[in-house]
Formats: sequence, structure tokens, C-alpha cells
Amino acid sequence: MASSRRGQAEAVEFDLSNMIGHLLRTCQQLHVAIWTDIFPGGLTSPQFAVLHALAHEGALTQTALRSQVRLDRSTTADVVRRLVARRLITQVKDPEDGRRRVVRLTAAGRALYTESTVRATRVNETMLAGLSDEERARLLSLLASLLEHHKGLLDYQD
Amino acid sequence: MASSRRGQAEAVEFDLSNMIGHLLRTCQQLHVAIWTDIFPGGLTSPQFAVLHALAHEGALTQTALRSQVRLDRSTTADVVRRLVARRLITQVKDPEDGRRRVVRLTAAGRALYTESTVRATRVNETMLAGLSDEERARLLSLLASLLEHHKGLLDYQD
DNA sequence: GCACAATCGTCCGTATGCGGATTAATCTGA
DNA sequence: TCAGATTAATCCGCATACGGACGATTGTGC
Repeated sequence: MASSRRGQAEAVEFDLSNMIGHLLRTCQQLHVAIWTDIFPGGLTSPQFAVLHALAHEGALTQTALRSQVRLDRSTTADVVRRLVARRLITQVKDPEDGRRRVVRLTAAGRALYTESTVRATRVNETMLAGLSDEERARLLSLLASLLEHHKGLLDYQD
Repeated sequence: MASSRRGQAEAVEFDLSNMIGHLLRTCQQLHVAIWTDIFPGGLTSPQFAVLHALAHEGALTQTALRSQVRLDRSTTADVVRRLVARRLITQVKDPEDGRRRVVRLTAAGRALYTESTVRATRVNETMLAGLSDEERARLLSLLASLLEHHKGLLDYQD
């Protein structure tokens, strides 16, 4: 029907389901739905990512942290504030540079991270359950190459 | 370093860059960045999606609209409220069912949609610029099959 | 030294997104 | 008919996200 009107010099009639932005947004909604099923009332995915970065990198300034986790400046401040309020991380002034604030895991934060990795892996597995190993690798690789091609557009380094 | 600790019965040491959720979130950030470059101070991507659905489907109730556009109930109410405030759509009670509110484009809304399709296509093209035609098709298809496999988790039909 | 620039983190306003509660209207079953 | 269930949309609180503005601190050039 709609496709029979094509073939002119006019712009191609597009469908939302073929727009990469629409697909990305919808797939992320799916991911959030799976995540909250498996982490009921607990950590969010960005919060887990912060704990993950701190568990692997040790203490980080907020700038280093958001570069690892790919969070916005403002969002990083928000997430850090909430994790501090839950006593999962601490935030102290950097003695070497008074502008920076060093963030690190508390014992409770490390414990929660450790016990959460199994769930995070389960979310990933559930999300990709419909794809073969080869398809999974291709999908991850294609998404990564989108980011690589536009490296520089997402600053995270200011 | 970290990879030398693997190979046990323990869970596989994962990296954020291989977690589908993290990649999806980051790719969407990229999409938003490209979108706002091309739509400075104008429509957001979900707002455009609403105009698109109304332009192609005519008048829709809010439930039908969010099923088309894949928006949450609450978010739909927000987006509709903002578009009404900008006189791009109207919202009137359905005479056949007083619970429903029928949304439709205004002339200004249709005009803005028509002129915006070129930009939306440009966003799509920019986003996928680093991929071949075959890779683009594969990426869209893989994302669509994620959604297909979990069809039912995203309700949009209540 | 010192004025100026750059950086770090925060804060504000706004938009998307989710879950739960609420209100209004309709439908269903006895 | 009428009480209870269901549905449509809204509202609230909270989390993520972006841009811009703002202090505080540090670095730079002269």
C-alpha cells in the first residue's frame, strides 16, 4: 500500500521500525524491563556500571569515572549522590587537586557489586537469548562500530 | 591482568563494553547527540515519532498512539501535553467513549512533520554512516529480533 | 605575582522513562 | 438494575539524561 507510492525522486517513505534511533530506544526499554525483573527494587543498570568501574579501577575521580561508565557530568553527580546516600560509595576531596573528588567503594558497595555480577550476567543472557553465538557477536560488534565511527561526538573527556 | 584470572568454574569476568545493555545505552546517547545537532532546539525524537504516527494513521486515541510509537503511558501523557502546548496536535474527548481522548495533528503539526522528515532521514543516515548497506540491514534485523523474541514483555497493549 | 583561562563538580530546568495510585467512564454479571 | 471489575488517561515520585550556568580551584602567560 504505502510502498506502492515509492520510486519517485521524492524522499523514501520511511517506517519507524526501520529507523535506528527508534529501534535503539525500544531495545533499551526492553533491557530496562528485563533488568528490573532481575534486580527488583535494587540497583539500576547505570548504578551497577559505576560499582563495576570502581571495583575494577579502584578509586576514581568523577571525571575518570564518567569516562569509564559513559555518563553525563550531571548524571554522574546524581548517581554518585544516590550511591553515597545508600552508603555504597564514599566521596572525598582529592588532596592533590581541590577541584576533584575521589570516589571509592565501601565494603557494603563491594559486597553488593560482587553479589550483583551474577544477576547482571543473567540480564545479558536473557536479553540475548533469541540470538545464536554468532549473531550475538555480530550485534555487539556492529553497535561498537557505531560508537567507534562517531568517537569524538560523545566527549566524556572534557 | 584481569583476563589472567579467568578459566575457573567461577563466572566469566565481564567487561562493560560487551554488555548489551551498556552498548544500547551508549548508542542511544550517540543518537540523541546526532539528533539534537540536526534538530537544534526543535523536536525530540519521541515527539517526531508521535507526529509521524499521527500523519500516517490519522486521529488516534492515546492508547493506540503509544502502541504505535512504543511510549509508556505516563510518557505519552507528557509528550502529548507538550505537543498540545506547542499547538502541533489537538486532544479532544472521544464521543463514542468518554474515557478516551483522540489526538490529531493540527495544520502546523502536519507542516512541521513534513519539513522534519528530511532531517530525520539525515539523522538516520548520519548514525549509520560507518556501516555498509549489508551491515545496516543486519543491525536493524538483529535489533528487531531482540524485540521479537521478547514480544510480550513490552506491553503497550493494555 | 597576578590577571585570565581552563577544569572540576554542582545546580537548575527540562525531557524521557517506569511503577504505582487516582479519577472518570465503560463494561460485566448476577 | 446495579455493584464490582475493567479500561483510559492523568498524576506523583523517582531515575536517567542533556545543556547551560555557577562557584571553587588550579594552571597559564606576561
